[in-house]
This record gives sequence, C-alpha cells and structure tokens, in this order.
Amino acid sequence: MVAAGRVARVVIDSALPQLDHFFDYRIPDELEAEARPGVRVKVPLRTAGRIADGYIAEIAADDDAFDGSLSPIESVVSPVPVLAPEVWSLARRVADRSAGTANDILRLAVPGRQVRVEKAWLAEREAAAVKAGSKVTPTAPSIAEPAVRGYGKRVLEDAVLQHERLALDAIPRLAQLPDGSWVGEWAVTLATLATGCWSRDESAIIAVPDYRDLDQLAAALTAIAPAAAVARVDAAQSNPDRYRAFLSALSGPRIVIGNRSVVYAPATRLGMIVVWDDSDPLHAEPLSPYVHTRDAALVRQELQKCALVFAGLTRSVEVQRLVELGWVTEVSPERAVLPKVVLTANQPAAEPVARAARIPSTAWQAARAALTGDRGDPRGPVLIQVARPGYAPVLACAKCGQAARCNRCDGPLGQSRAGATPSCGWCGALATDWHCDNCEHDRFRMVTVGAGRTAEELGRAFPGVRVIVSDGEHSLQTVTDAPAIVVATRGAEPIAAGGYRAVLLLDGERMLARETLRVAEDCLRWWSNAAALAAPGAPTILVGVSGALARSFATGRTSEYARTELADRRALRFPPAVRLASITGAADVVAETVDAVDPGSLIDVLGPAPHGDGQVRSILRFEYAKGQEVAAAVRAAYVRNATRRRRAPAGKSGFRPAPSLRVRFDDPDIL
DNA sequence: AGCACGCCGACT
DNA sequence: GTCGGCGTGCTC
Repeated sequence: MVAAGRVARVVIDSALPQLDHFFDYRIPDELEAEARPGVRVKVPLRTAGRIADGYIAEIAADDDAFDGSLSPIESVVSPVPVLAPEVWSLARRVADRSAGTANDILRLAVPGRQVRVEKAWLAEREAAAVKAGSKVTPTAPSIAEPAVRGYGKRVLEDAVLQHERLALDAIPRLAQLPDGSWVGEWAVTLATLATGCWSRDESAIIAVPDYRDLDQLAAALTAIAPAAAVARVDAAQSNPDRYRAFLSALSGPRIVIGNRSVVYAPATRLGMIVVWDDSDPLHAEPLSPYVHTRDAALVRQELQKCALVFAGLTRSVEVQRLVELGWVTEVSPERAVLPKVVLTANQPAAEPVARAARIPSTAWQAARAALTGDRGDPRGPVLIQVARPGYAPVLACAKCGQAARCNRCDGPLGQSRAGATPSCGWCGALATDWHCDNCEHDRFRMVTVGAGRTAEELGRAFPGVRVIVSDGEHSLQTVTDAPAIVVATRGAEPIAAGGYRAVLLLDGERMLARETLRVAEDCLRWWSNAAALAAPGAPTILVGVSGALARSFATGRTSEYARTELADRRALRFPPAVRLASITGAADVVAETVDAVDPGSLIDVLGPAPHGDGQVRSILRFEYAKGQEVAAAVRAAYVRNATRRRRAPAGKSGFRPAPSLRVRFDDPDIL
C-alpha cells in the first residue's frame, strides 16, 4: 500500500451519540511522521473553519474507507499517543455493551492535556533516549519477585503468571509495615502481587473503591516497590499530577493504582488487573454509561488476556456467579484466619450507663475489658460501628411519635449536635418554632441515634477515656493503640495501630432494615471489613442480629452466603442471575426505545412506571447471552432519539430540560 | 452542537 | 413574487 493512500480513522471528541463512530481523514504529507495511532488531532468537521478535537484511533489503507472525498487532518496536537490501541478497543467494547458512547468512556480514560507537564515528559524521554543511544542498555527492573504470604507457596504468584482469573479471599487482619504503620493485610497481598508483575517487566492495575483504601495500598507499595514503579491516578489529584501519573503509566511497566476509572489506564504489557472489594458501591460509575469497574475489568481481561483478580474480604454475588460458571477460580488463604465473632441479642444491659448507650451486656463487658484491662486483657482502643452519622439524624414528635417534618418543605428534621436547634435535611431551615402537624405538640424525641450521640453517652460511661468520632464528614484514617472509644459510621472506621481490642457492631438491625436487594451482602461486607480491623483474638460483637446471615458472618463462611444469595436471585430471575437495562425518559421516547428491542431477546419488560417529573421508566430483563443484541438495539434507538428530538429551545429562562432518554445497564440499586 | 437545506405563511 | 420561519439531517 502506498503511503499517500493512508487514512487516519479519527474518533471525534464530542458527547453527541450521532458522532460516535470513525471519521476518516487524509493524512497530509507534512503530518505523515506525526500522525500515529493514539495522538490527539484537530480535524475539520462539516464546514471549513469548524475544527473538532479527536484522537487517531487507527491508521488504515484508503480502500474500504468512506466513499466521499476525504478532508485532511488539520493538525496533530502532540506526538504523545495518549489513546493506546488496547484502551481504544476497550472503550469501544465497553460502550457498545452498555449502549453508550465511546467518548463517555474516553473521558474517564484519558485525562485532559497539560501542556507544561507533557513538554517536560517529552524532554525527559528525549534525554533518556540519547543516553540509551550512547550505549547504556535499557534498564529492566532489578528487584527480585517478592513472595506473597499466607496463600501457599507460589499459589497466587503462579496463577497470576499464567494470567488466570481469580476470586481471591483476602486475609482479615492487619499488617505492620516496616515504617511502623498499619494497613490491611490485603494491601500487602495486592502490593506484593503487583510488584511481582513489575519485576517481570509487566504492568499491574489495581482499582480500589475509595481514598482510604488507596492510601493503604500506596503505603504497602512504598514498602515493597521502588517509587518510580508506582503510578497513582485519582480524581482528587490536581490536573497536572493526574496527567503526570498518566504519562508515567504510558512510559513503561508500572503498578497503576487508583479508583474505579483506573481500569481504563494505559498500561505497558499489562500483566494483571485487580479489583479490590468489588461490591463497594463506589465501584459503580455514576457517569453515563454507568459502567461498573468489575464489568470494565472483565472486558479488558478478555481483550488483553492478562490475569484478573477480584479480591475482597467478602464475595460479591456477581463474582460468585463467575465462580460457579467456572470463569474465575477461587483462591483462599492457606490457613483460615477467622475473626472471633460473638453474636449477642439486643437485650439491655444491667448497667444503667450501658443501657443509656444502648449496648447489651456482653458487648459492654468486652468494651470495658479492653478499655480498663479489668479482665487482665491487653488494653487498647474499642471500635464501635454505627449505622448513621450525625447526632440525632431523625427526630419525631415527643407526644404522638409522628416523624418530625420541616414546617416549610416537609423535609426530615434532624439534630447535628447536642442541644443544637433541629434543622431540615432538605432545605436546611432551622426549626425554631416547630410544631407537630399531627398534634400541635412542640417538643422532639430522638428516633435514631447517630454516632455523635453514642459517643457522648459512652464518654460519660468511661470517664477519662478518649472518645473519637469518625464519620463520612470527618473521617480519620488511623488511631493509636491507646485505649479509646472510636465511634465510626460504617465504611469510615480508622485503622488502629495493632488492631482494636474489641469491635462492637451496634446497628446491624437497622442496617438490615433497608429495603434493597443487596442489604444482606452490604451488611456482611460492612461487618467483615470492621472485624478485619480487630487485633488477633480480640472479639467482634454483632449485636441484635440472628439468623443465617449472622451465622455465616460468625463462622466466616461469607462466600457460602453469596452462593445461597445467588441461588435466590436465580429463582427470582433477579440480577446477577439475569441482566437488566433501565430506560428512563418521556413516555413516548421510552416506548419507542423499548419497541426497538426484539421481544424475542428479552425475558420481559417491567413498566413503564412513573419515575418522577413526568418521566417514566421501563426495565428490560434479559439473559447474558442476549446482551449484545439488546445493547445494540437500545443504542440504535438512543442515537436515533438524539438526532430526531431536538432540545426544546432554551428560551429566555435558561433552564435546560433533562435529557429525554437515559439508559442504564446493570444498575446495582435498581430493585 | 452547529449549520445548511427545504418547504410553507406574511410581506414590500 | 420572495423573505424567513424552524423541522430535519449531516458532519469524513
């Protein structure tokens, strides 16, 4: 093929679904050298003068191309191939699978260009290349592969080496790093595996749900891997830092760590993808097309044939399904490490102070033993896990018991601090002269008790003991090993040096009262994650919950629970036994979209049901095998809708109407 | 998104 | 006659 016959297949950087396909451009002679796959380009679109940004996805021969005359590429923005070919295929596949646009995925995959950072990086590369040219062999990583502990000799290492897919049961205990700090053992396990990849000159990607996890992982890596081997990519970084990390991942094998969108990071010779704690809701991408980290990781593994590790202290029902299909293989610790779990009923304690703090006797005694050492146990901090943040998040009328509502907007009233004036959770208005709608009474009673309140009562019970509160708003990463009462909302538990001497899970009953499909799974995860913060042999006390769920937690058989849960979902034809897609929007648009799908590829259609603001929602239910065709049909309807329906002229008001059609596949919170 | 094209109502 | 409304469609 002749050089002049080459065309650039460009993906236009635009949110418009109707532009979500290749546009072919001629490569002018003067750009021949720079026009490489993955580079950012500027291209004319429609009329001369209108210039769009885009990426060259591929270079192709002119034969099968567009049968009009090709416009030339306007310019190559920079020579850096920011869109690696495998990331492009991943974006395309993931978008198609979820009836979205590749651009929506690219927005997560490729950070905005930072010219200064990029120039510095290019200069550095140039310098390195000159050096290499002057007879220095490119340096391969020069560290030995570290051994993973706790899983049997080379069991994990070999599985990763052979690029297998694994469901890894993490070890529920803490580990101390050489610098004296403490992290979850899981962080050491994953850091060790990733460093193993890197020592073989391969990249590893590790996606964790939140920043607290990311910090633990980064700390564990610091102890094992050279700093230059690690690229941390997260949204909280400044744009230049983020771009620096991105370019670093592009430069050679790295251990790339970050939150959910790190699954799309560029990676030289990708050896392994790890998803830590895949049932954490933070792995569900809130931006269209709402692709879960787990699903993106599965697609990427299939494309690149690297190792894939779903690791967690508990197993998600989704991963359990993959295990039962034989798609992933279970790996458990060599010796079971079981937190010492005690179940106790919610009967009030004899001690008045304990009763005020609504802590049953067993739990109370464990806490007291840890704080005072009165049983001869080692003294140390006690973790108290509660369901809700705040002081008294929900208030009711003291006389008739009706929930207290804002007199202005009917929002729920709550109290943020002892003695504070209650305020509305919706409009924020202070309820200064509140009266009950029902009985006109004007005094409140607390219905749920938040972390702050519990802390206050416990503090009174143990004079002289420090009370520490960690919740979503003010979360602490660590506490020392000094005796202290640490009241934390689920997910915000600090790590105690050496582990907690007792862990009290207080609000299990309330956590279980939520009406979602995933309550049981969520509770197991919250409890297990807290129990893993206990010191060896220290008790974890689950208050007021009994039954199969509590038993599987107490016996450490959480994956067995995932199995029964999956069996139930199969019987009900609920996800993840089947797949769902929700279609939300104006009634006619939703109907049109649903009609575009061949009924033969669906199990059924639920709805349409009203879904707020004059919109409706229909839910399509289908088997995994039909995913391809359902997504294709929905995507076609979505594109058609975007071209046919114009946004109502904004007029003078400036109000933008909601998008007329929203499509979401596999929404974890749908039922 | 923008912008052109095109097919019907009010106008010098 | 034709100026211009915005519904419809296209962008390599």
